[in-house]
Amino acid sequence: MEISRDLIHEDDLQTTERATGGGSGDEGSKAAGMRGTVHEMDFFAMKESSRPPTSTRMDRARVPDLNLNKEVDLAMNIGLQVVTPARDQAPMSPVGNKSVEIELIGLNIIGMIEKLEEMREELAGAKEENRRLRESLSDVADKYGSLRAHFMKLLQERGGGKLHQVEDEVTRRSHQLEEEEGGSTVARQFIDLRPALSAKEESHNTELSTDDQDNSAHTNLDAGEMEVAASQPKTTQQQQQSPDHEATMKKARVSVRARSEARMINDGCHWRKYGQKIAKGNSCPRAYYRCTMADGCPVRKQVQRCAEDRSVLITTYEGTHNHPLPPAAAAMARTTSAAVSMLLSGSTSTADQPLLGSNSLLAKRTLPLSSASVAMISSSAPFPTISLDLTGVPNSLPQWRPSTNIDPFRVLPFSNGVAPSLASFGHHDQQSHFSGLQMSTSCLTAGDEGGATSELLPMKPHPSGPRSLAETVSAATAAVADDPNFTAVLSAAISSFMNREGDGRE
DNA sequence: CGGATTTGACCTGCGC
DNA sequence: GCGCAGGTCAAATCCG
Repeated sequence: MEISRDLIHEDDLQTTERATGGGSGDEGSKAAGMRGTVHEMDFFAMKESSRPPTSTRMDRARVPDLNLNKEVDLAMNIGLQVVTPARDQAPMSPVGNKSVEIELIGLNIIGMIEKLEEMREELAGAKEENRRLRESLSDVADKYGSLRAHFMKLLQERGGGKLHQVEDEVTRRSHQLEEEEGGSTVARQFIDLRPALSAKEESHNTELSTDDQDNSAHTNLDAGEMEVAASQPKTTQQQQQSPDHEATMKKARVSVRARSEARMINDGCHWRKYGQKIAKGNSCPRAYYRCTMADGCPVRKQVQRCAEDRSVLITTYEGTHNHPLPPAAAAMARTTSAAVSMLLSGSTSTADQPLLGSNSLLAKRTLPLSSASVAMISSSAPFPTISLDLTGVPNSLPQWRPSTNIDPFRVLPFSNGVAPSLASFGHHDQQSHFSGLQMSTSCLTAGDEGGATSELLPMKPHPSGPRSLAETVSAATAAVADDPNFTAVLSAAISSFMNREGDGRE
C-alpha cells in the first residue's frame, strides 16, 4: 500500500515538527531536527508496544500509539512510501506481527535517513550556488564601474553622438579581451573589460566620475532627485534642447508589461487610486493611481490589463518622485526617469530610427540571442513612451520596445550561467504574482539573503558609477530578502540597465 | 473613524 | 464649434 503525498496535510506536518522539535528556522534546521528524531527513536520501546500492524492515516484513529504514526507521517512528509501489510492478509501471530512491524519501521527509518541526507546535500548545493552567484554579482558591480568610466571617456572623445563609433571601440575592446583571455561568453567579455583598462585610464576614470556628475546631473538621479535637478542649472545638452523639454519630461512615460494575477504590481511605492476609466479599445478598465508616499508627489501611474491577454498587466508610470524611496521603489523610479531620458535624448535627433539595429556591432555583442532584434524609438505616441515587456515570451528575454510595439528588441540578456527558468516564484497576496519571467530558484538564497543575480550587460555606462549599480543590485537583492515579490526585483535589475542605457545617450 | 476605493461628473486636448 | 476620449475631481461608499 502506497501513501500519496496528497494525503499529507498541514496538521500532519505540524505534528511532525512538534514531534521532531523542528518547525523553527530554515530548511536546514528543520532537516536537522528531523535527523535528530531519527537518531533518537526508541526502537525497543516500539518493539514492546502492542499496536496493530497498520500505520496509515486512515487507520490512525484506531491506533492510539502516536509514536508510530508520527514516524509514518514523517516518512510521508518527505516523500517516502510507507508499506504496510495488506488488510486481507491472514492474521499473523502477535509475535510475528511485531516482528514484521519492526522490520517495516526499520526500513522506513533507513529510507528516511537516506532521504534526509539527499535533502541535506541538495540544500548545501543550493547554498553554494547562491554564494557563487553573489560573488559573481559583486564582481559585475565592481567591473561595471570601470567599464562605465571608460565608456564615458570614449563618448567624450568621440563627441558623444556617434554611437556607432563607440560601438566599434567597445567591440574592438571585447575582441581584444577575448583573444587575451579566451573568454567564451559575451557576458564575460563585458565583465572583464576592466583588466584591459590601463592604470592611466583608471585614474582618468576617477577624474571623469566628477565630470560625469556635472555633465549628466539630470540623469544621474535617484527618484527623489529628479525634480531637484530639474530646477538646477541645465547641462550643456539640456540647454541645447527645446524649452519645453521639462514639460515633455513630465509627459514622457514608461510602461511595464508583466504577467500578474494581482490587481497591480508591487513596485515598492504606496499608491492611492483616484480614478478608473474604460478606455477605448479595451474592455478592461484602466485604473489611475497617485503616489501617496509624500504630499504633493507628482508621480502617477495607470494600471490596465492587456486587451489581447488579460493575464498581462500594463503599468504606465509618469513623473518623478519628490521624496526618498525604498530601494526597490527607487530602482523602479530610476527606470522611469532613465528610460524617459533615453527616449527623449534619442528621439530629439533620431526619432523613429533604429538605435540598435541588427547590423549594430554593439547589438551583436550584447544581444547574442536575438541577432535580428531592432531597437526603435518612436515619436508616434501621444506622449513619448517606452514599454518594458516582462511578459516572458518563451525563449525570450525582457524587451524594451516602443509604444507602437514595432519590432521589439531585446537588450537585457541573461548570462549563460543564470538563465531564466520556469521555476515558480511569487506571492499570492494582493499584489503581484509573476509567472512570466522567473529566475531559477538557484539564484535565490535559501532564505537568508537575496541572491537574485543576472549578469546584466552594460551597453551604456551610467554616470553615477559603480555605486549606482551596486545600489540597484543591493536594492534588488534586498527586495528579495525583504519581500520576495519578484516584480520589484526584476524591475530593479532592469532599471539598473535602463538607467545606464538612458544616461549613456545624454 | 480614518483611509482606501468607487463612480459619476467635470475638465481638457485634439481632430474634424 | 462640436464631439470624443483621456484624465481628474470629489462625494459616496466600503472596509478594517
